[in-house]
Amino acid sequence: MSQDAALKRFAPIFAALGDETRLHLVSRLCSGGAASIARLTAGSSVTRQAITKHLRVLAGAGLVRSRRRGRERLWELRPDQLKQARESLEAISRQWDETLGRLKEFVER
Amino acid sequence: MSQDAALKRFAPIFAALGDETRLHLVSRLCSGGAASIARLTAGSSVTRQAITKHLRVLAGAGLVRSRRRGRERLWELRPDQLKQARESLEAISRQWDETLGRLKEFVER
DNA sequence: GCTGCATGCAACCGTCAAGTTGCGTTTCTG
DNA sequence: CAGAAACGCAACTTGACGGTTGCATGCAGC
Repeated sequence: MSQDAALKRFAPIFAALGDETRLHLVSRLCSGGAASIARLTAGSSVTRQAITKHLRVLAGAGLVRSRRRGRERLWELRPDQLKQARESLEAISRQWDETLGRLKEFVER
Repeated sequence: MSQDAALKRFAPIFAALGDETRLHLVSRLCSGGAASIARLTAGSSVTRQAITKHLRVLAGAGLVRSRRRGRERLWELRPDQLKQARESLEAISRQWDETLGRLKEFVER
C-alpha cells in the first residue's frame, strides 16, 4: 500500500479514537469484554443515544462490531482490525524513530 | 497515571492525527525534516492559512514545534513528545493484546 | 396478552472545526 | 528604496459532530 493510501486509511481510525468518550468505550470493551448499550451507558454521563452514535463511529472505523442477542445488542472489539491498527501504528512509529536520528543531526548541526 | 487520566490525555493526540491533511503534514515533516509553511503548502491542495491552522492543532497536541528564521517559520516534529506518544500507544496496544486472548476465549466459548 | 426493558429512528440544536478571503506586517533582494 | 515573498490576524461561511428529546418497535417474562 502506498504511503498516501495508508494515511487516507488510518486517518479515520485516529479520528475515531480522538474522542474521550469513545476512547473510554474502547477501554471498557477491552477490559470488560462485550457489553450491551444500556450497560455501556450506565458508566457514562451522556445519553444512551449518544453512546449509540459513538459506537457506530467506532464501528465505521472497523474497531468494534455488534450482534444482536435477544432484545439487546452486544458490542465487542474487533481483535483483527485492532491488531492491524496497532501494527500500523508501530510501523509509523518505527519510521518516525528512524527519522529522528537524522532529524536530531539536522537540528544540532 | 490513572487509566482515565491517560485517556483524557491521549484523546487530543489521536484527534490531532485523525485528519488526513494533518497526517500528511506529519508524514512530510517526518521524512523531509523541518520546513516552512509555504513549502508545506506547496504540496497541498488547500490554502496556506488552512495549513497554518493544522500546524497549530498539531502544536497544541505537542506533536510539532516551530521557530522563526528570518521571514519564514520552520516547523519540525518534536521527537521527545512523539516518542512518548508512541510508547503510550504501544502500552495501550499491549493491554489490548493481553485482553484479546481472553476475549477470544470468551467469544468462542 | 400486558407490561417493562432495550433499542432504533428521526428531528432538532448549539458548537466547533475546516476552509476561504482580505488585509496588514515583516523580511529579503535587486 | 521598491517590489516581492512569507507570514500573522481577523472575519466569515459551511458542514460535521456531539448531544438531547420524543416516539415507535421488538423481545422477555409473568
